Amino acid sequence: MSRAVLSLCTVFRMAGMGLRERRREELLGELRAIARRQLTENGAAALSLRAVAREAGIAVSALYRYFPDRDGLLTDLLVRAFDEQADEVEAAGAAAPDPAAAFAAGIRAYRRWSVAHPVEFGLAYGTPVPGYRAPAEQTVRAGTRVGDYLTTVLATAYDQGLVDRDAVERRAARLTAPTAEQLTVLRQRRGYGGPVALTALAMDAFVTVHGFVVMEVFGQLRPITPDAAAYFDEVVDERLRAIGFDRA
Amino acid sequence: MSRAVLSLCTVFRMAGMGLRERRREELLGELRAIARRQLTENGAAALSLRAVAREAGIAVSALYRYFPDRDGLLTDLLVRAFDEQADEVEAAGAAAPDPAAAFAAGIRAYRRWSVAHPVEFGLAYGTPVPGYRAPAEQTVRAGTRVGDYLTTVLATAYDQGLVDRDAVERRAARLTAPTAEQLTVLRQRRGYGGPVALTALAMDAFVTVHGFVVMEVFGQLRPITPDAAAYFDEVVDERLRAIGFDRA
DNA sequence: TCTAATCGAGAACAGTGTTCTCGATTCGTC
DNA sequence: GACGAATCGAGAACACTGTTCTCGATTAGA
Repeated sequence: MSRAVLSLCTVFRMAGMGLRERRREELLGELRAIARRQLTENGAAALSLRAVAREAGIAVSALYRYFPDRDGLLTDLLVRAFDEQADEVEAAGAAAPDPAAAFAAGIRAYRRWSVAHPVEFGLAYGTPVPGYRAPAEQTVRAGTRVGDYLTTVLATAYDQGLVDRDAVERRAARLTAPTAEQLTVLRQRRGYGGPVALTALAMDAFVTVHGFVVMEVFGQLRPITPDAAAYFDEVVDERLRAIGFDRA
Repeated sequence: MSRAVLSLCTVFRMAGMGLRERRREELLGELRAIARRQLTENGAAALSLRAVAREAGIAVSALYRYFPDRDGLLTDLLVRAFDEQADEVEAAGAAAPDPAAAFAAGIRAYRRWSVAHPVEFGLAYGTPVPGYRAPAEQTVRAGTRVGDYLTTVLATAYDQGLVDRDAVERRAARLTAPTAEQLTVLRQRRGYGGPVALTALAMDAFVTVHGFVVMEVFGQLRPITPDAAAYFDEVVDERLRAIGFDRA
């Protein structure tokens, strides 16, 4: 019978609670921990409510007091995974000396977390889990944090003169009308700074990086390159060079 | 009670068969068609042996005479999807006037098929279906056809002087030792022609394209660009330019 | 202290994949 | 052409799943 380790923040929050609410919070944390362990060990499809209840030592029906249904549990794990990944990306960026280095560090952290947590990554970015449709209102916020961060940090790098103006010019020349329109909408909705072509450069980089990571995590890269780390560095370097970052 | 349409090839093959074998082939085709329709309509997880049997008007247990188990059925559908996609890629390439155009056409066909068949694409390239592990010996052959084709066609384009020598030089300069080693192994095992850096360029292009398509099919591109087609053309054009194809 | 809300347990239902047995049908051979 | 052997489909059964319902026990707030 293992108890879930409670974070300090949780402990403080639980101070002003009644007995019932405290117990609820505690069990909820334990259930999340059990579910996540089963998720990482057996995959998303093998995540069974009955198995979670069995391991927690409670009845299956009691689980429905904490999660609406199986999809609700998956969604809960999904948004927490999203947030954990975004946390690491932002932390890596914050530790970098300047915005340009933060962009590169964020990208590398993105891959690091993904390969370290393949099942969570698959749940977040993989095939829409068969028979499971992630509710947008729950996931969109967490899911766009990484994109927001990378785009924003690139904009401040641009403002500080760290981005090659010629590279932005070249990208602007290749920008087609429909894409420019759509990117403009996205920019003013999210409040991205810098020229449109800069946003396009950020998207280019993210698409390449994400595509690479997807292939690596899902095993499609293995026939090509058993050790994808070195290849990843080449791809990233080329992308950074395209933006005008000499070294990173 | 709808009968599956039999291809001409199948009809000819069935000429020299006994009654039993002919019936088997016919029912097998019908089962595959039913399963595939259910797969595309409801997703991979919702593919139910009992539902297939019900629609085919046979008992569930009878299904086990045609497929070893549920995973076996999924694998069967998977390799057929792989092959169908590779067929379209190769057909598009064969219709192009020269190898350089064939490379571009193959890439575009790759996206076209994927977007048109999102569920099959997800089954082939998405999250290793939860609780389902595709047996390598069954899928590797079909899964590498596209990569083989693109790499080969790029090599013949190189031989015909259609590839910019400077681009290959630049890629060679960025090639790190471990990646070069792994690519060399891959090249001699698959019999790819041209210099190593050329293979790297082919991989770069495929990784970018595949990553893009994954994001588009799985919906991650929607917040960025509702209409991904135009953006795809920009990404592809930039990749082709990197290889030294002016237009395609 | 008493009422109302919350909670966990257990049974039940419909659905799934898989295995087994058992007649019926077809195949290859004497 | 008949006969033993292989193959086939049907049906029942088992273990498992998600989900819902009811029913006492426990806690919260007036």
